[in-house]
Amino acid sequence: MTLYEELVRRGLIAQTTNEKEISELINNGKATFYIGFDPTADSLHVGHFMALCLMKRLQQNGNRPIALIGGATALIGDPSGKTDMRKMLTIDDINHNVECFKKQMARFIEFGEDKALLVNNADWLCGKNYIDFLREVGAHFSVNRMLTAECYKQRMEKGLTFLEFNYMIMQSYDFLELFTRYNCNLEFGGDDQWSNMLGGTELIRRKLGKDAHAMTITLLLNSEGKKMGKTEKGAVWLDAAKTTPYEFFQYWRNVSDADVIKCLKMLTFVPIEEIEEMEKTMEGAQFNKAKELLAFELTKLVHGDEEADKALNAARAVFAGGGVDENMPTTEIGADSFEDGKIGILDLLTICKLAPTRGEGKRLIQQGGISVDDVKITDPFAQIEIADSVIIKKGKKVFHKAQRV
RNA sequence: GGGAGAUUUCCCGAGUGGCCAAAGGGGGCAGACUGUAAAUCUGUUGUUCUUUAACUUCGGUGGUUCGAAUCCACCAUCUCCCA
Repeated sequence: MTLYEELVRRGLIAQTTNEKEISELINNGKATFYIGFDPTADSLHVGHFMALCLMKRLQQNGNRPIALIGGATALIGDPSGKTDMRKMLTIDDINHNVECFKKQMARFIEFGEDKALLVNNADWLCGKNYIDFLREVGAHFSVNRMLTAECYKQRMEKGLTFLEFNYMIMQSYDFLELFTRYNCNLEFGGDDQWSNMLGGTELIRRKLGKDAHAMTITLLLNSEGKKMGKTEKGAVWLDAAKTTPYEFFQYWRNVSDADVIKCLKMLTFVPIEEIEEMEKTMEGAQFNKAKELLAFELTKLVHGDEEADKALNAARAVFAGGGVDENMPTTEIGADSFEDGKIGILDLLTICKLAPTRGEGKRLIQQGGISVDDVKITDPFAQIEIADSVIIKKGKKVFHKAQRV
């Protein structure tokens, strides 16, 4: 099985400019390819993770990856796939994010002389002179055509600023720059990037008369058609400080049946044959095994073996066993919160952030959603005595330890 | 540059002087059923309070009024039409 075939079987490929050329290049380790990442937050998320995995797969096959951090493009903001205008980020924020991205990426991809490259488009875009840029690059773009691009169409209704409108041109210029600097002949990206990427290949053809190719990665959507990797609280981050390994594990442990196989294929390095075998025989409670595998594999890739083991054990202890485990999320409570060695249940819930307000906490209790050390709390004014620590359970899935210090 | 309209609670969206913490839907949370799944059903969804109730909220700032999400003035942002 060639690399390209594997990518297809895993369902990773959405669109390509030229399937034959691209498969030829990557199968033979001839590609120098790039993927762009705009540093719009201080941590990478699941979408980036897929891209990084793809880089890894290609790197293993002898291809040379370039990770492009969009220090300049983040100043503009990509309108693709967004229905509303983004908040403009300050330069300081972006520089901070760039540093965070660099650190995280280094964990997945090997950077170095003959290995992968890490570049920042601020290096060539920020110094550009406006007039020169327009004459050099802008002349090759037709506004009429740009406006028909899918990514702008949606925004034509809600409004699109000139600032954002330029994003496509800048991304196209990046590709041209990397093509000339590093002979980078392939660009990958999320499927929502398709029109921006085509802009690049066309620019290269017009300026240099040479062929470059683009390929998009299938967006990871759940069975309801929504982007995966998002929760009510926001994105599922790869940074352990923003999304703990346990939370990360639980996110994947809780995906719906319809999505497990897809996630295993697209996100993990579990051999595709194995996954396809599972798919055939999967039914009923077996889904839980597959979900556990998915959660474990991903946690391992992102946070390492040790954290993955911990998360797995914590989850097993909590859900299968009595619900005691040292690795579950813990809040330390100072002595000054106690009165006669006791603390009101509502205070306890808010301190542990299990309820944002006292009213919410009261509702949880009234609806029977809270238990402490396996005893269901029915009185919102109950005083809880904590000798050393207690396990609070909120709903069916949220376990939290309150530790007295 | 000229004209028309919009801005409501997490989101969509109703509300045009008191009966408005504000309909309805979505989403969230909890309960039942289950497999830490989905679907379904039930409850709940501004803050504080045991309750009565009080407080904050309808783009911003002022004003009119006993009383304003609702009326007026100015400002901001967005959409549409004409140039």
